Amino acid sequence: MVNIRLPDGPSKQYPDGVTAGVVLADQYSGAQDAPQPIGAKIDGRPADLATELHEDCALEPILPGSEDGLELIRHSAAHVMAQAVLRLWPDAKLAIGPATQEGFYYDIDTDHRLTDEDLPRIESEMQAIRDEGLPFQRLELPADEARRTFEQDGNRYKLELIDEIAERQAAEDNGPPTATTYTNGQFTDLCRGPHVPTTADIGAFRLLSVAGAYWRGDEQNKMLQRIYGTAFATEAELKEHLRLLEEAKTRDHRRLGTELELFSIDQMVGPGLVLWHPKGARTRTEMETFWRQEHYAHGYELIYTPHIGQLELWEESGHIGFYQDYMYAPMSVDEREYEIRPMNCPFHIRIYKSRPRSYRELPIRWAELGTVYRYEKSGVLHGLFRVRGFTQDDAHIFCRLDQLDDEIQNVLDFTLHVLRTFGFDEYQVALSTQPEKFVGRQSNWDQSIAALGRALEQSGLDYVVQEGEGAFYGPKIDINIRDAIGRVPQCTTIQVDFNIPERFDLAYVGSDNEEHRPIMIHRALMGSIERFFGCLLEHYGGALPLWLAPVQAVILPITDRQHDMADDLRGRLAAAGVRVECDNRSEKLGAKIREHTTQKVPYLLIIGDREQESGNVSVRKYKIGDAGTMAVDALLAEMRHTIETKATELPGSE
RNA sequence: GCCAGCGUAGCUCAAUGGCAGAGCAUCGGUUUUGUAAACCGAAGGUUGUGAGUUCGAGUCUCACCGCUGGCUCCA
Repeated sequence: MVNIRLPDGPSKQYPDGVTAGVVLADQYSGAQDAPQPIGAKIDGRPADLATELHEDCALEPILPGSEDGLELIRHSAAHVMAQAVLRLWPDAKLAIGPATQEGFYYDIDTDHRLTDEDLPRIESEMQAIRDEGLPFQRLELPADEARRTFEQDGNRYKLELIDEIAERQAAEDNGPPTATTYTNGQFTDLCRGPHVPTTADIGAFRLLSVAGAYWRGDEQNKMLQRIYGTAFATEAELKEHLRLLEEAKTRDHRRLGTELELFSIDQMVGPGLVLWHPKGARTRTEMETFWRQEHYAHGYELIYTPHIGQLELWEESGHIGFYQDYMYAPMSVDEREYEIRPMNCPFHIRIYKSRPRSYRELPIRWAELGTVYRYEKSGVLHGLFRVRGFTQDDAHIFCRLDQLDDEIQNVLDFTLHVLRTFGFDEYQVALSTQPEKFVGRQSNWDQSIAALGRALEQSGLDYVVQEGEGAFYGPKIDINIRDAIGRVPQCTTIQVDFNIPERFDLAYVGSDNEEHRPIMIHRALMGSIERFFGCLLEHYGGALPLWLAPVQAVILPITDRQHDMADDLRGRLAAAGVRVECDNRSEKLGAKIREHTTQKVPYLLIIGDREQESGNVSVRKYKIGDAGTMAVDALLAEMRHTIETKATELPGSE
């Protein structure tokens, strides 16, 4: 007999070898319409319902709607998809097919070129397999026996995996290596599991796209064909997910960039090079003005440095050794080689070295909105998120070791202040520590990592430690922002650097009259202005906060009789610093409203005969709609307050 | 870079290998309009670029350019 503990009750005794499914069925048989478990957690570890229980344990059901349930469903759907592909193209070789956060995929090696048109065929084959209700049968077998199974198929990928599993097991214990397979019907796959009970339990699924993917993600390896899909417990959840995917498209910054005339990327100019149109440039200017003001307020000095410089700068910094593939080819002028800058640091360092530095000057904080150019591979370019010319909101801090703690703390606080002002409140933070290959003294590393950790602790942020993921020249903190549609683009980076001060032989004279080496911190708060702007657009779906909106208000006169009043009003608002336009066209009010609403203008100010009489304006706010009439003074006060406080919502939003 | 798909007017999209079209935007006129699209007309193109097949190519073939999705959340 075994003692089974269930989540909502005392332990109960069952015969040795009872399956998890039987226990759960026994325990939860009451409600007819309750969702049936599709898996079980044994002592917290997901397992098949068919798992036999031979020892005392805690047991809980995995229900279809839960996170664990979704993973089971998706992983199982991946198997069924693979099975369907094999039915259609028997020569196909399967590689790996895991569940992901959003769905699942399977990597397949086949001579047949998969296209989108194949997806419906595969889907209907999957439906057939689902209707057959084939049980997923687990089998644990010695590794060499598993090898024989897949050798017959000529599947070198599975063989590679089996060998790897065997190696791992050999490293862990002394027992003979084993592997597990799952079989449903004619189809057997190497898999750790667990799975849903039968193919009938894979829920509602949809195949989404085909893509290429290197075996094991290594571009030295063969490129396989990957099919992406997703699955949910119910049809309704699947539909909702597909609807959200559609909605995400309407917030895509590339689409908004065109629709709102913010920026473009022009073939003739070159891939990955951004043209900022007047409206986009307006918003960018606001962002940069804020950035400059805050830097002066936080003890930084701003500097300007050139876009090109002699190649030897990057030879001395060591960048060329590591980043040559990402640098544009040098140009030759007057028999000297010049390089368009891929980073700003060498210039800042040359300013530091322009004269001897005293310990009294430190910390030195220099910031620059420096546009840099990096040759990114053509396939990775993506709107504003991945470009070849971008502007870093870069700064370099030169300090003494004893100042490191304060400096890092200040940078982190400053970062959060900036990110929160732009409306980003959720972050993913990582501290990356010393890698195997590194430069600099061990004591410096230890103290820096400790300083970064302390700063994070004090800020109260949740963070993960990525052991050994730091750069060779120093540890770092990365902050990714989570935007309104759940994307987490890379943003802030705070890096300690022991290498550059060494390479450029930086020094300051200490109170002991001796020369000492300063420590350098590189940091970018927004990361790249281009990418950050793209994030802002997607976060707000194009409806930027008032202080950032390129056009803050449009005046809509109803007839020609109001044109003079409109002009006066425009003058008053503009004099108060509001970005305002008049729409004097001979269009109906409805048409004007529609157009400017589509352009996501925050305030529409309507004036007709009634307003002319009273001297008030009728206000319509984006997302809020008709907000009634207001006196001009009150309107102006409201707008100025909203702008000055950099509020992310308009007054009157709930 | 690699795999797959796509490239037609400023935008969104049509067009069996047989005269390159529509809606919106633009321009001209009419209309003086009250909270998400007034009406009439005009203009707009070497179908990404270049070669090839064909009597004939937006459509078929090849090359190049660009864009889109992806390129280990581990059996």
